[in-house]
Amino acid sequence: MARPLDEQKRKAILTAAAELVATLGTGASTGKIANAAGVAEGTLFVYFATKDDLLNQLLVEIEADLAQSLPIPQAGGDTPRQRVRRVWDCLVDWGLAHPVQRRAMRQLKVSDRISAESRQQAHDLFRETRKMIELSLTGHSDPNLATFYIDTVLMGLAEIAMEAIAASPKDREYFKQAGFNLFWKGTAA
Amino acid sequence: MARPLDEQKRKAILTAAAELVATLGTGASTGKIANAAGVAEGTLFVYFATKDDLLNQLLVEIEADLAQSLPIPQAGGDTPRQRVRRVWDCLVDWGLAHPVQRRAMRQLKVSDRISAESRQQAHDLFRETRKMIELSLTGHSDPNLATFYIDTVLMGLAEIAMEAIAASPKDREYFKQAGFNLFWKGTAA
Amino acid sequence: MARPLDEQKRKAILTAAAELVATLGTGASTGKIANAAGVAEGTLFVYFATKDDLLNQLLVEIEADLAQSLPIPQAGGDTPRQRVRRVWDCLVDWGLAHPVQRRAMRQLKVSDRISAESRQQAHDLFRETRKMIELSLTGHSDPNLATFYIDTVLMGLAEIAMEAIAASPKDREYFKQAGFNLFWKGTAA
Amino acid sequence: MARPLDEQKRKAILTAAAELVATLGTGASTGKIANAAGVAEGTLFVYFATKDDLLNQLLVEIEADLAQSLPIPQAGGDTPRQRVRRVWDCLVDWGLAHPVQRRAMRQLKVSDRISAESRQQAHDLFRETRKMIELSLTGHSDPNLATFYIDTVLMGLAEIAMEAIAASPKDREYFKQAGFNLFWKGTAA
DNA sequence: TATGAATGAGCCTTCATTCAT
DNA sequence: AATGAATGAAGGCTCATTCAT
Repeated sequence: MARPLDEQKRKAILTAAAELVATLGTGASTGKIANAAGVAEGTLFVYFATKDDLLNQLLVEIEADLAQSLPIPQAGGDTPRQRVRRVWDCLVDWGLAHPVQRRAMRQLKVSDRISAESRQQAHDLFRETRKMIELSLTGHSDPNLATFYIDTVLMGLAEIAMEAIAASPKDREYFKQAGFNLFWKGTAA
Repeated sequence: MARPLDEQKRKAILTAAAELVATLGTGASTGKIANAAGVAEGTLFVYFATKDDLLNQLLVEIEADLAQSLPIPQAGGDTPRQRVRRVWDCLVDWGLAHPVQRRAMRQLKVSDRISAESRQQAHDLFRETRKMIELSLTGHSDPNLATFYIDTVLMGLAEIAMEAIAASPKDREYFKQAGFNLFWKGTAA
Repeated sequence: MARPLDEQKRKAILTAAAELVATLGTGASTGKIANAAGVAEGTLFVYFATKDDLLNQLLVEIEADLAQSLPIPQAGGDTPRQRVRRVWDCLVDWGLAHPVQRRAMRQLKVSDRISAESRQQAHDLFRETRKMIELSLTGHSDPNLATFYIDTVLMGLAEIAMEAIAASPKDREYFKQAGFNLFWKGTAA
Repeated sequence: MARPLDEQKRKAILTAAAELVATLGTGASTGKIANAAGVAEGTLFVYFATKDDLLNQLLVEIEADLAQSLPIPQAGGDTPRQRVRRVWDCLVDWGLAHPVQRRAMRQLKVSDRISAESRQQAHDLFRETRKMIELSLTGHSDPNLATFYIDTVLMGLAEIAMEAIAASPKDREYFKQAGFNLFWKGTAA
């Protein structure tokens, strides 16, 4: 096999794409992305068949990174609240540590260039975490609303908290806690 | 220079823009927008100097429409909770009644083509409502978090609720109530 | 209506296209064609939605020009042979007078970018002439082969003659006559 | 530098090229050709320095195949007409048996990427056959037109016949004969 | 004012060819 | 010799904007 595909190059393209999508939206041009990644324009298409392909893989990659940063489900000695709190903290911390990826994600999620498959794929990455939270909410929340609380509210509130923190970084811990309290109290049965 | 004559035409362009931005994002072309509005391509630029101009005005227009649908602040006999609840209901109802505008708004809000001025302008449209809610939260929430709760959380949760309802319309009232409960309980001191 | 479409410009594009297709084949780039026509690249697409469109219209246009140069069917005092001979002469003369268009036609006819519709359209342009020749061949040729002789052989031989003449222009009249004789004798029952 | 080792691979590339040129014209990409041949993109350039090289060799190769299928000149007991008829039959039969190569040839012949040398080379392959036919036409045709009849008309009519047969295969023998009659009668002095 | 033809920069993608492996 | 990743120049087409009508 001639020269093998260079995983570093692939990552460089994805990183550059994240950066440009974060600021310019999905309208960021492949030319600029390739340029920012330090590869020729044609090279981008060696690694991604299509711009849409790149965008879709970018979303999945980012979400995978986020999913990976979340604590592994453990039935340890913590209270349910503490367990969910730990996830919440990771969520918010990841977002604050990866502002570019967070903004890119935001752009990608509202784009119709992201296929249902990619969305599903991204969704599936959080299966374990979701299960763990579901367990933790048992006895605390209305079971009928569990999915709503986990899939939609938790992530949504996390973004809200991040937005607030990004706007006023010194209040980081304050908002982080306020956000979680809001979630926990709000989801109480 | 005074406003161009035909306000109807201006509205037609904005309406068409909302539709196309909702589906295609801010990448929707001026040509298609003009076309959908039933005017010539050039005419669009008689009413809006620039595509960015159109996009900015579109956001403000949509937010104005939303703001206008919210109940006028009234120190009536309602309890604070009822007063906030009424706003919440209007918020959610408007979103469900105007799915196109809601999706357009979502796209516009993440776009860097929307200037800080426009964002400010949009923000200002809700001054009265915000004040009213602030008043209503007095005694219920931590005053330090009032701005956070109103500006960021309320709208954010409303969108979350709308998203959930849009995905499962039959549970409309259920989610509407669940969303509000979440807000109210969550923001309790 | 703003500026009307400029028929001259359209013709200029077609002429430039003929020239470039004649030499470079259907691979001739729209950029070069627009350039040769003295219009901006974008302008080409105002007049022709697609490169294929341009190519198809080019073929039809050329064939129309050729068809128009053929003698109008007339049941005059001529003998059938003379009548067909007159068409033959026009055919060959046109080809010699329009070498660019002839070569362009040759390229277009072997291209799979030309739709069946365009081919049909081109074919239909010669209906009158064809009818006239058919009549003239009555009594001279096997009626079962009339279509074959007219549609395929006549045009084919004309091209053959033109090719020969183009290669050796001084023998123009000689080849012209030889070609026709070949046709006439060859098609005798 | 000696020929590259694997003659099979070279043939595979030429065969794939014929196939793709037949359908896509000379615009068929080297990548697709290599792919269809079952070799790597780069390998194609081990066997052919240039795409033009490949195209030129392809034409010569095809013509050589055709030339080889024609009957060896023999002063046997046949009449001249029978001798020419035998060539004609082979010509048409080859074309019908090798539609891909025929179409590829047609594309190549109108391309300006084929050098004069290649054309000459291809032409030379038919020297023997041509001589034999020339001899056979002696006493039948005007000697001044022999070259015209052989080089241009015979091949041209053969293609015409093939086209007609390809369009209506059931009339194969009929058209084959009609075509030859046309040639023979038409070339009579 | 309204129109839509005109424009050229820019977009995504393909391609022939080179070269590291 | 064989491979296929790498490249950058085109290629076809779209677009926001201008301007003649």
